[in-house]
Amino acid sequence: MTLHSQAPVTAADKTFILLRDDIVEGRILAGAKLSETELSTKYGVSRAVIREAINRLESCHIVERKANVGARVVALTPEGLAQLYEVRESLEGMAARLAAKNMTPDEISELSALLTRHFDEVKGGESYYQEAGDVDFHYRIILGSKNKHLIALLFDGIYHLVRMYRVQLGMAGPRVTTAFDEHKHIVQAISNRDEELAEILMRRHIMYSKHNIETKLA
Amino acid sequence: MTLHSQAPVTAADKTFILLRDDIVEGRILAGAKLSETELSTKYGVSRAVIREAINRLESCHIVERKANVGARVVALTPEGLAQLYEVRESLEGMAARLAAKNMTPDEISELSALLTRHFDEVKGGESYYQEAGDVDFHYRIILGSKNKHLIALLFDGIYHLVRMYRVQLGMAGPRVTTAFDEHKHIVQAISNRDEELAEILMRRHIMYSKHNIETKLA
DNA sequence: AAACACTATATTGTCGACAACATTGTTAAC
DNA sequence: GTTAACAATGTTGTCGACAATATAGTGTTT
Repeated sequence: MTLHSQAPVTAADKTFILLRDDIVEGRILAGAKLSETELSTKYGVSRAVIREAINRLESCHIVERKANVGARVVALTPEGLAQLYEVRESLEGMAARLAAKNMTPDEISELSALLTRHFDEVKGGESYYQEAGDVDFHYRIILGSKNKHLIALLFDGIYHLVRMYRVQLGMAGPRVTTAFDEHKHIVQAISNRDEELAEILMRRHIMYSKHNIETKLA
Repeated sequence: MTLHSQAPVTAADKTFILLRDDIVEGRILAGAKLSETELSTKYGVSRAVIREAINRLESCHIVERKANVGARVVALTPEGLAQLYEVRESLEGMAARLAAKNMTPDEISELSALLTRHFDEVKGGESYYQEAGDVDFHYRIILGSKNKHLIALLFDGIYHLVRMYRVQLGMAGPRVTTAFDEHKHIVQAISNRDEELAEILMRRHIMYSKHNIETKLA
């Protein structure tokens, strides 16, 4: 799903991705301590490689490190989730605005096609691809912003954290029924080059999704 | 000015800050290659420490690294500046909104006092503290958002890049005259707990500042 | 003269060992 | 019994050396 990233070439790259996925998918629990020597044997690499992987996880805000003490996986709290979605709302709102400004006609029609395809799949009862479809939709818009910083912040940082919350709080992916209409309206706004509306609709879309998660964990 | 950060305890911390400041303040030029061995002798630490410092700079988007090739300081381009300010507008707009929601009355009155103090200083002709005052103002609002992610993204990432552009493009700090009124209105909105207006005004404030810089480098 | 292959060099990536620090458990003093 | 100092242990931080990779230069071939 992270097709955008460079193929991992170095051992630190691979270990970083392995470790990140183990944390995001819940195989290493939130709040757990990350012992360098332990991970070193587990992944079969030297401590230097583990240290580099942990450093990168720290800049993703997936782990927290204290000097001379060690690193822990971040704790998942309702406040943390709320704050995460506040940032997401802000950044993806801007992404939608910029997408309305910067996406090429081809990209927009592809986005539109993607939407109808997902619609058919869900109508056909294939609920399995719901989350992948949703993520795909958001990815295209973020890429469509053509803003390097925005893309990096969302792909490398926010989205892994969002998924971590989804997995570990037992969410079954995004809302099925209502989200499609919201997606449709967003694409429409982008297609009309209405930056203002695209941003507003995307922000609402994310706020709804936030409320949906919050009620589930309350 | 970065009073918020933890005091650097480890050698990697200190080297990271030294190296970052050398880059941001232009003592190491944009686009320059960062040789690990060279920096190792320059700062009197081992290559492992340098590598960790460079890794952190990479996650700040201050340097770019290619596997098996090395790290370079990012290039400063008009597009990069524009994209940086788009992200800043988005994040600080949200920060102002959240500050209107979350700042305590004490914090708001302190912010207000700060503003009048800066006003007196500038009326008195002390232009030296202009930038520091501006940065101080924005810092308080960002902190007032009480959002951990927002604070981290802006303080550890965006702001150093913004300063890097300011320094290396020869900006004399932010606009003097007009910015005060904008600051005043923002504080007023926050004081009224008007989240919507606080965000709009902050976003405009940053857009103006962006235009100001863009015209200077055109 | 241009293009390709190969070698030499320099840089980065990885490793294991040592040093520095924090934590835990024990002992002694009050 | 409680607290404080201290020793023992395990962890992280740092270092120098080696391995792997990219780059530049040289020579060869067409």
